[in-house]
Amino acid sequence: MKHITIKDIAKVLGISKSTVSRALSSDSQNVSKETIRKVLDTADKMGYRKNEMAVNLRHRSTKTIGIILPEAETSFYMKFTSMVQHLLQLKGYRLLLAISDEDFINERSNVELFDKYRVDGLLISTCHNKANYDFYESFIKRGIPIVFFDRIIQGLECSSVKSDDYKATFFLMEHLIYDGRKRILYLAGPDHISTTADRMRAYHDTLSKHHISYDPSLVIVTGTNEEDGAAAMTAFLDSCPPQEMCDALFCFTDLQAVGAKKVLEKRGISIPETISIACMSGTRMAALVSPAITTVERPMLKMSEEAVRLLLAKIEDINTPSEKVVLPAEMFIRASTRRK
Amino acid sequence: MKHITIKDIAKVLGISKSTVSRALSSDSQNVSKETIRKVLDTADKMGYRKNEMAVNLRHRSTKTIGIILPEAETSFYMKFTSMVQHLLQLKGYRLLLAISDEDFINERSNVELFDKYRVDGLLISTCHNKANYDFYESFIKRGIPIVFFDRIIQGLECSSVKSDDYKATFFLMEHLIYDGRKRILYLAGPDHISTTADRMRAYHDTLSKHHISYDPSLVIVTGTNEEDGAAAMTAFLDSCPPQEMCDALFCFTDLQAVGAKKVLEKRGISIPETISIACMSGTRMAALVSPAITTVERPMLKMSEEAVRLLLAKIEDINTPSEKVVLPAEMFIRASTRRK
DNA sequence: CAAATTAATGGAAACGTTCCCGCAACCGTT
DNA sequence: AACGGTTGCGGGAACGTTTCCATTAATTTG
Repeated sequence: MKHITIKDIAKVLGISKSTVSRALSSDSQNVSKETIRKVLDTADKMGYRKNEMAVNLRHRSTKTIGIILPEAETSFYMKFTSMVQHLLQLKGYRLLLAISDEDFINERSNVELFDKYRVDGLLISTCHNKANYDFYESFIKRGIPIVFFDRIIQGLECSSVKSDDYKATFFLMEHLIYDGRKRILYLAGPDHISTTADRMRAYHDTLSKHHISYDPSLVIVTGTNEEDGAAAMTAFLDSCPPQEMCDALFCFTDLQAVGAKKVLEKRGISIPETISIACMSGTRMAALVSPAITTVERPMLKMSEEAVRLLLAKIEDINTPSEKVVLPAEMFIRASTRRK
Repeated sequence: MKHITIKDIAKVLGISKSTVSRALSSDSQNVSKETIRKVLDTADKMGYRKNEMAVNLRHRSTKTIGIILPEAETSFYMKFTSMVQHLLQLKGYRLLLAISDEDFINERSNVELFDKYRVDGLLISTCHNKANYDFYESFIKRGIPIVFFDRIIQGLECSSVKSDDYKATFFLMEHLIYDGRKRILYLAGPDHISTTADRMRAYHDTLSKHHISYDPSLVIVTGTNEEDGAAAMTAFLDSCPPQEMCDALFCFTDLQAVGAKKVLEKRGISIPETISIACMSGTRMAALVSPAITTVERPMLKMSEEAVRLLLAKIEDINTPSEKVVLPAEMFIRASTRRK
């Protein structure tokens, strides 16, 4: 497939490629109207498309942003990406996407790939909290604009956006407690996710604020999927003596909650009468099941706006001071915690 | 941010950049072991990363594929993209992603952007069936490898992969009919989606095969979302005389089905006893609600494999004959059509 | 041991742009 | 009429690679 170049256009019109280049550029300075018309005409006729590779090489900038997602199971990251793409498009940037599948080896190689590709900046939601700290530290030192979103890495000298998980957890926990719940089973997220710690801290803090003693048997660390939630719930119900049964369930993700909910329903435990359910990391899924599940959602739109803003600021000037943006989450009280 | 180039390495080692380039290349022909070691060493020390732009320009190939999705609401496209990325990564390709948001103006400009970016090939699920037929026709003529997936465009001279919607619809409809359902309400998809026609045809054909007369009031053309499903269901229930009530619901997407199901439940209509529900375009959502919804799912994995295979074949040799792959869908009979 | 082959390297062109510089023609001003 | 400024254009270097070709040194071969 032979691509048309400005040289071809120049030859056809009997002018130099400098003039063609000028005529094709958006400001078109120092070219006669007549020439511009002719160039645009024949370019169109010959099916010319500017080779962005050459432009990038010459300009030493790609007008491309890389975004790295930890997974593509939940709708959150995808929608977030979609929003980011729109915002970036307006600013003349393209998006390069990679998915790490919760594997930090992948994440790392994705970052390196994008770097070789000379992306102007990186948007990252990491799968591990600590594992690649050193890696990113040296990366950032090399002067590459990076903004972490949603799942961030503590202590790095860079901008980030996340939702206020501590406050959100606190809110949901108090919501359960004010409803009279005292034995709140917590299906926690895996250690490597950065939000796990914040939420765990909030879980403890709410309990102690309300003078409820902490019972370690009520905390189960598990995966984030439906199956994980179902398995954890089953294990708990099977092993728990009746007098130690929980009266509420607090999940790390809505998928977990849906899985656990199915188990409860199968065993004839009524929701929310016997056990009420609330969860973090809500998506539309939480609203679609019935009873719909009380949840907090990450403020996707605001988050994408902030992420793009912070990244473009760093791209504009790498010495822009870093900002750690923490956004309030959106709360949705639904039937799973509403006694009839 | 000053990037290290092979020239810098050459200068440090006092050798020519040709030699550095050779040492850095994967086959490393005609370079002494000693030189290779030295080059690799200092490259690492200096933090060298190959500039892919320059490589692309020189090689006239970007090792990049563009994928264009119609939307990012449902998990299907995202997971599909994730699978495709994995497959392409193994072959040394990168993925560039764009989302058209069901707007063919966007779709078009996305294609043009990727073209300027000299992607080696394009993976497209289109939002409109007819609107941009001419556009793609001239595009394909220019010799750019394109494979359409899921939502294809009829009549184009190119490869494509889709699931067998006709057969799947037929199967689900017969499943309902064998259960004794005679008045099957069909929430159809919007006209512009390529699969709409196939499914509509299958709807008619199943009815006539089983000598059930077609009642136009049982077909409602609507959007694919939960809200669309709920609105259509409400409208039908409100306007339908009791003697003309339907005994089954057949939806275009699982989101529609979930929306409609909520309306039915709110009105105390029992599922599946009074009205059973089946739907096309199923995702995990259909399994998560209760009662879980009978559905057919597109064979994501197989589809992604085929799409990649077809595209790489075209990239390898643009004259590879086009293939129109039609894959059998996966059937999931669930509680929404299972009388207790 | 001379000739032929092979191995290791350097020089330079090319990929498709942009943009600086220089030149010529034209304009208006003094 | 001489001058400075503007306009329109062409030449050519540069961006960072790869790769062909030429050159030299080292090795094999008859």
